[in-house]
Amino acid sequence: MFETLSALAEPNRLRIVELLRAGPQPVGEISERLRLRQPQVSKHLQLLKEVGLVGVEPVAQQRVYQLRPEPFRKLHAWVEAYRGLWEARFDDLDVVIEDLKRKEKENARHDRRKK
Amino acid sequence: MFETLSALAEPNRLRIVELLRAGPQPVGEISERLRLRQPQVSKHLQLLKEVGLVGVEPVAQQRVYQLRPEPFRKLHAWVEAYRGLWEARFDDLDVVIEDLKRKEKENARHDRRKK
DNA sequence: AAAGAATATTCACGTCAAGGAATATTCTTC
DNA sequence: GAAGAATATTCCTTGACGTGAATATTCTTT
Repeated sequence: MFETLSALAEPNRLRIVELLRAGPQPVGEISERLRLRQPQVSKHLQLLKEVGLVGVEPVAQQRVYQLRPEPFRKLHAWVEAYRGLWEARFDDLDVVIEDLKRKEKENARHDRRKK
Repeated sequence: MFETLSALAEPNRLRIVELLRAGPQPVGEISERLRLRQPQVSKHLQLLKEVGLVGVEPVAQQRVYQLRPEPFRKLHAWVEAYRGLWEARFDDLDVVIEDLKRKEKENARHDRRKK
């Protein structure tokens, strides 16, 4: 989950992933379309592969890379956990603040007693 | 979108965000629960704030931080764009490979003619 | 097996960002 | 207004990472 995020947290890698959304592509094509030098593309793809974001399939001398679904499923699930944030529920802040102020006053009372 | 990703692509920052899912918290509490030194927590929160992932509300000397919905909505939307990956559709790879091989053969034919 | 195409790997270098320690700010209370 | 609590900021050092250039691998074709 965290590995997925940091893999995506790099401009060119993100571009590659977004390009691959259009379909599987060999390294050369990615390199051309994104105007990146081949070695860097290979490196990024290597990283993406290690994290499971992409898979490879050799075709002659080329290697066709494609997105793999798992990481995206997990990412989706992770974000879903925050659904409560933008649905229904108002800002909790006011409530919490009131709570904090209440506790504060209580402590104040206690302190006074102690003394 | 990319800023959001790179903000989350840091272990402690991710932990902070996940902790804040439980509700708004002042810096000190975050610092305690995650066993991180206060200055680093402040720094991370600063970053998260700049990217819009969190908001602050001062309460006396404390600053209560809370998650903001926007970035999560966008993240969700982004991932949704990859929905096709894990739904319906089989691996495209075979198709693409067949395609590549076909083109290859065509080129081979052309080459032969040219020569 | 030699040549060429497509891709991978290595090495050196520069940058950027996280952590630690010390200090500055802000706000409350007495 | 001085002291203390909660948080922010600065400065420094170090490690990780992306890039570029050169080279190595892999695979096909003749």
